[in-house]
Amino acid sequence: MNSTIYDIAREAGVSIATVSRVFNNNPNVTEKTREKVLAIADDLGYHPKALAQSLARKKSKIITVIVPVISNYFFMEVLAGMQDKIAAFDYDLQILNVRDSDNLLEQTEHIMKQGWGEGYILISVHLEDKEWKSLDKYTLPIVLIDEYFSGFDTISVDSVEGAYTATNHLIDQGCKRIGMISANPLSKPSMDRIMGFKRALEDAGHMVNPEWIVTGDNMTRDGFVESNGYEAMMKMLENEQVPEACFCASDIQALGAIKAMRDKNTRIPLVAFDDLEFSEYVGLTTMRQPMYEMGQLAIERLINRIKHKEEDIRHTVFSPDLIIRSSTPEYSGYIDTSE
Amino acid sequence: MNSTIYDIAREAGVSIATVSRVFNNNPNVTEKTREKVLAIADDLGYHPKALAQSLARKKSKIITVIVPVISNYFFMEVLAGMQDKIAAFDYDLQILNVRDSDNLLEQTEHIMKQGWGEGYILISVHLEDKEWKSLDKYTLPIVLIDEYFSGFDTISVDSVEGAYTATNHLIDQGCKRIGMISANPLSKPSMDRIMGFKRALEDAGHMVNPEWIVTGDNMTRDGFVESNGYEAMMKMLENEQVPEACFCASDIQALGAIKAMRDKNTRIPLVAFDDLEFSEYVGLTTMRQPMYEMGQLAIERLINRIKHKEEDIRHTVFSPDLIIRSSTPEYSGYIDTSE
DNA sequence: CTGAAAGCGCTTACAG
DNA sequence: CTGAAAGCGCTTACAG
Repeated sequence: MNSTIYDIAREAGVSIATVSRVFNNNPNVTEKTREKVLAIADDLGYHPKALAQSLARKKSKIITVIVPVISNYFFMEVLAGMQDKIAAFDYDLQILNVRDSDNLLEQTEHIMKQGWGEGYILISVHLEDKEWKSLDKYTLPIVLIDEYFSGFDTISVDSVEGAYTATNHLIDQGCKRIGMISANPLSKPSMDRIMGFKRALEDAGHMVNPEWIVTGDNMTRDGFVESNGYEAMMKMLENEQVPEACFCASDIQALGAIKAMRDKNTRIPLVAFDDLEFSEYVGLTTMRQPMYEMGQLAIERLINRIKHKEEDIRHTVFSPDLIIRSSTPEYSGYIDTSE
Repeated sequence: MNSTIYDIAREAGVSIATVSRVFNNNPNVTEKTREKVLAIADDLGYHPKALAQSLARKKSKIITVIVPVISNYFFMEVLAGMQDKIAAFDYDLQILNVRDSDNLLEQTEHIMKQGWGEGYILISVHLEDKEWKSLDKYTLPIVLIDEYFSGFDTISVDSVEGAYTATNHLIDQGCKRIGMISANPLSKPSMDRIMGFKRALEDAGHMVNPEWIVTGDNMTRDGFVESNGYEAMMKMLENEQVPEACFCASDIQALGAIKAMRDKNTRIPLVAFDDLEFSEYVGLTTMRQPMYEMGQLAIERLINRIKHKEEDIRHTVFSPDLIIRSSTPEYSGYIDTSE
């Protein structure tokens, strides 16, 4: 396994160029020598090292995916889509992490400078416009998922619209006093969802009670965790006047919120956001984000851009779909998960 | 960004060796020249390419993780542990996929031959002993998670014991007629869990009714999916004689099973296996696998082996812990998720 | 069809 | 402290 192209060439009595041709399926090799080379290579357990090939070819056949933390259901679904899609191409996926901290840009640049990938997909990496701009100088193919910057290809979901639709669904049921469980209010998805939520209430002429927009204390993963939803719902239920219904910024928080209601021995209609794999099984009404499809599209678009650098930049915004299940009254009357 | 070490050297009026030294923090450089080089490099947006460095150094500072499919909660938790752990070292994680098919060995070898990583972690890649042996010839540092082979470091959980404990918990509640929802009966974890299940029943002198060991039709991911659990529980409930309680091979299937019970308007005590992040929130009694810790340990062990190739091989087997929640009668009397 | 040679972008003894 | 040179393991025109 530690043999090189030289070892094979020597053993086979040919030049390294010929060995290289054999492994690159270059037709300009006699069947005879090809077989000989292959036999010897097999004997010595030889296989060209991707590292050396990449350097010589000046391309690595690698696509680098940058994610803040992998342990997030959203990323997982997106990654699944990417993996299934990339199987059709001659590329491998390299997944690298950045920590969600203040030097996000630095970490991202560090990865890009290393130059492993021919192209980069950034999932939920939230930077400011001028920071994005600074990445522009690397002139690398980049696709952003769950973010927007005019200079790169971009794939996202309209959170404002989704929140609007979700809230409207509650309003349609006749609810007026509607609360919201948000995540970190400074995070982009949270901001957008709060905006859509407020807009829907305003358009319907209902009051927006700031005390009913709550989040939990656990801000891990920007608050997109079960316990945050639990804490938030607990707070909400401790209000003097409890909302009639609730829009929740994510499915994962909704799980916690449901538990909180159960613990408090009460339940109000709930609409969440994401449609994770398990949501169907807990009967959660939610706004479906086409995560898997987004992952697939990202691969397609990136590989396309690697091949045609000059093509026009494209921005795709998906509209989330309302998936009605039993956590919303119209359907079965109440939350599934209860005791 | 497309500048090389030569460009910097020329601009700075030094040799490439000096530039290299600067970027490798070699102390043998005057502060003056160091600054000059750095300034110019910054100007030209230069950074050493990891590819070229790896080739010259003969080490890539990369650890390659091989997983069958990433969209699996078990992998996700394990990966999270690996990522958090690797932050402490000078390595990057490269995650590559293999499809769960008949040529698993081939795919794995293909990846190893490419030689990207200095070491490899294989999660839930199930091969036979002679296949593992054939990987031995690459003399690469390898750590197996969720598998066992005497020739490599290995980290796993005792599924037999876990199933035994889980079943015993049900027996302790006074249940005698106990059913089991298994996944693909040919998969290693399924086999082990069935074995532990049977053994517990036998040791307690209870009958093992083969008709009560069921699985669903959906064999995606070896049946470790919600819908499989749903189908399985549906079948189980359609038996003439319905079991008094059920052991379920995984949390993810338990989610489906719970929905099935709800749809059938019935519920029996349930113990599952895994303890996924959301399980707490659906009140699932389950056998906890220390997935996160397993991921952390794998990184530690692999990096250790990269440094000390000759150390003794170690096999770690974790014992899963019984986590009692409300899906099991002793606690609240019944399953949480119901209507 | 095949080989000699230059090149990919670095690192690292070796000399000085 | 610094440079010239060989080497890492390949690919790819260029000649023949």
